[in-house]
Amino acid sequence: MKRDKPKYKQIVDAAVIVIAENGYHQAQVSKIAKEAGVADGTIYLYFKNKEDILISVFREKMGVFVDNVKEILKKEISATEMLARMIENHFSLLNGDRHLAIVTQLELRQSNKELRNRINEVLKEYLTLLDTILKEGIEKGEFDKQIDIRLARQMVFGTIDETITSWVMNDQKYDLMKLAPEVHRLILNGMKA
Amino acid sequence: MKRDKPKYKQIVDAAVIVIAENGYHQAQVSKIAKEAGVADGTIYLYFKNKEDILISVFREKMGVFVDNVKEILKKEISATEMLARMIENHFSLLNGDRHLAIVTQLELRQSNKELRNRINEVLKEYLTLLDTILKEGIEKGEFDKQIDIRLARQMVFGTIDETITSWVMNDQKYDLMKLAPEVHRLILNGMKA
Amino acid sequence: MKRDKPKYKQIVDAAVIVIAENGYHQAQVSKIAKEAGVADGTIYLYFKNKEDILISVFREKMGVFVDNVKEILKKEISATEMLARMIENHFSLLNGDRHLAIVTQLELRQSNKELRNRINEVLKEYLTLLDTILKEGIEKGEFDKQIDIRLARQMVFGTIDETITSWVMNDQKYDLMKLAPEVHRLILNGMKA
Amino acid sequence: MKRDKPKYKQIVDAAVIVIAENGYHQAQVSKIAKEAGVADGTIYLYFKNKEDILISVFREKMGVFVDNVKEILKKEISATEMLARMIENHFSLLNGDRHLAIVTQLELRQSNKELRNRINEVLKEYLTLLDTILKEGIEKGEFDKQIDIRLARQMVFGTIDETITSWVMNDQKYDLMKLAPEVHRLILNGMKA
DNA sequence: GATGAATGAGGGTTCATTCAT
DNA sequence: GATGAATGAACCCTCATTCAT
Repeated sequence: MKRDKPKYKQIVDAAVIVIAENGYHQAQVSKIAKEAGVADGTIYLYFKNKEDILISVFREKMGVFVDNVKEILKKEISATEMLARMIENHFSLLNGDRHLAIVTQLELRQSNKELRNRINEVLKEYLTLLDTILKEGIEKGEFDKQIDIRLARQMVFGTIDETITSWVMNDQKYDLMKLAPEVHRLILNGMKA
Repeated sequence: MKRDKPKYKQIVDAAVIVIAENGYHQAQVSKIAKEAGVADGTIYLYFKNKEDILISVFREKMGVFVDNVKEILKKEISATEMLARMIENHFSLLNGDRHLAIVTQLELRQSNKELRNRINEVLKEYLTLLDTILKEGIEKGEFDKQIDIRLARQMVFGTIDETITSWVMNDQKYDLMKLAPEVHRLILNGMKA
Repeated sequence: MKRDKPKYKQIVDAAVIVIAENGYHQAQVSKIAKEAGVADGTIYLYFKNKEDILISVFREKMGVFVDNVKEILKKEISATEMLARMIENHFSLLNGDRHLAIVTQLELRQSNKELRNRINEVLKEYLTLLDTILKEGIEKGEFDKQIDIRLARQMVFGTIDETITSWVMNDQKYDLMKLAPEVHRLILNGMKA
Repeated sequence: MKRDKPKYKQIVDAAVIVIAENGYHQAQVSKIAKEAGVADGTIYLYFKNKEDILISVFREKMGVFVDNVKEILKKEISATEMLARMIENHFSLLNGDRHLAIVTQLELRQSNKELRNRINEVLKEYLTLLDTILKEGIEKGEFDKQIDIRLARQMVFGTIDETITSWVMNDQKYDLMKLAPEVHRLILNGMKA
């Protein structure tokens, strides 16, 4: 499996750095190859084309978000608490990787519709886990039975996303983690029973 | 004033159509000119360069959003009610212009950092009006005094934006207007005193 | 006759200024029109096309050189003296019009082969007058009978031209007129009997 | 070193041919690439941009002129003789390459001021060698001590240049080499002690 | 005669991808 | 598997010229 080979990860990590430092439109394949310490042609032994690199970046990195939320879901805690942990996890992973934050919040959004559709497929798994939390909260009576799951999901993700993007656009000047409790409170107020 | 000339509006409207139908990266100046029924060179009598067209699209169209919200602010109604009208207005304007919805929610976000910064400047005026509503709601005791205005703004705008983007990405299959009351309720719950 | 109308001269003079100040490749018709205080379209009432303006510039201005040399030829002086006066006249006319010097020595030489051929036709009249002086000098025994008229002409014009171009490229820092006697002496030594 | 690779020379030689046959303003990069038998993009592996090709043409070709004159300077001959050999060399190199003669005498002079400045820098080395000959001639008493080196240089180069340009503009109809002795004699007369 | 808005052809350059070594 | 030189398609913008008013 190519994904397990060291050069695969080298190239994915190089892509994150190059995109973050140069911007999406200045992230040429040759720059990524150079950053990864391989020849241009080598990229094509591991990836079908440039788009494939970008999707892989998102899939590899988003995988950590998904794995962490799966761990959270296994815990014996309330949905409210799960939501708090999910927000913290989301904020924490991006707070700890400046390059990745720039790439996911700003640069990858400049990709074309097709690439963004592929990215959304990856995102879907994450949002499905969010739905699981929301449904559990409703079932357990923590959240209002009346709420539309889809809208609630959009509020949760929209609020998280907008908050992080705003932080990135302000050059990550403040500590993102400090905002987590208030974001959680705002969201919870919107849904609680 | 160039902006008042008919060809200016022709070109802006043509740009919206071309971008919506072909995607940001396939919206060549020559396509816009053809759609507008003018020669390529004519574009440059009204716009400095391609980027200027795109900013103008956003500014012209966003101007309607801003003007409408300014009207809403003049009315003698509660902040809660203003928020409802603002959401309805936002949903309504995009619900009624499929092309514009695609352009603002998907295509213009693919532009480079510089253009998006310019777009954000235009957006700032709209968000400032939203802040005005939020502050009034807090003063009048409708919204919780504890809330952080910046986070509340991000929740309101993030939720609206995420809801519309989701609608656009689902090919505008359902009626966006029907979601307005529930979105309003969710947001309000998050903030009410 | 169009050439006698005031706008004709206005446009020719404007062309000299615009070319000198902006360079040949930045001397757009619209700039010349603006400098001349007429509309773009008006240019085409007096000139067939842009090339026609440039040829006219050269013809009108070179006309003064030719007229002056004709006057010199009428005088009852030696060929040696005529040569001195011709050099002085040439230096004097360009020393006194910085814009014209830039245009003739630098900018008009960037024109394409066809235009330069047309310019050379105009120049030919001037060179023919030079030949007349040289022939007279040979006949009168002032210049060496052995010299090849064509080569002598090339030496005289080449030396004058190179000297002036060098002066222009040094930003006309020194007084061109002071070089005339030495240039005359050098040239004369090359030809004298 | 790129300059030693065969494609570098292929492209430079192709540029000389294309410029000579089509004129400076019709020498598109794609034409040069086609003449050189490479793809358009390959040009940019060896040259920064179009201007870089043109400067390289001048530098590569002028280099031969300079190298030859350096050889002449090493010989144990009088300055008068050096001057003769220098003129012969200059005439010979252009007499033997019709395309190059057209390019240096007519086409490259149509370039913009910046490019011509770059070209003049290359030319400066050649003119400095000429100065060396002139100074030596003065020291050894062959040339007049009174002459202004700068003016003398301008006479020598101006006469050579004007002679060759005239030959090129007459479609290289006659044998340029036959003019060398007379040009040498004319110039020498202008300077001899 | 004078205007100036409109026209539209034309070219340097980038960069994802290939393939001979 | 790895290399990197070579490829060639694609596009924004300028500006000389026209012509309806």
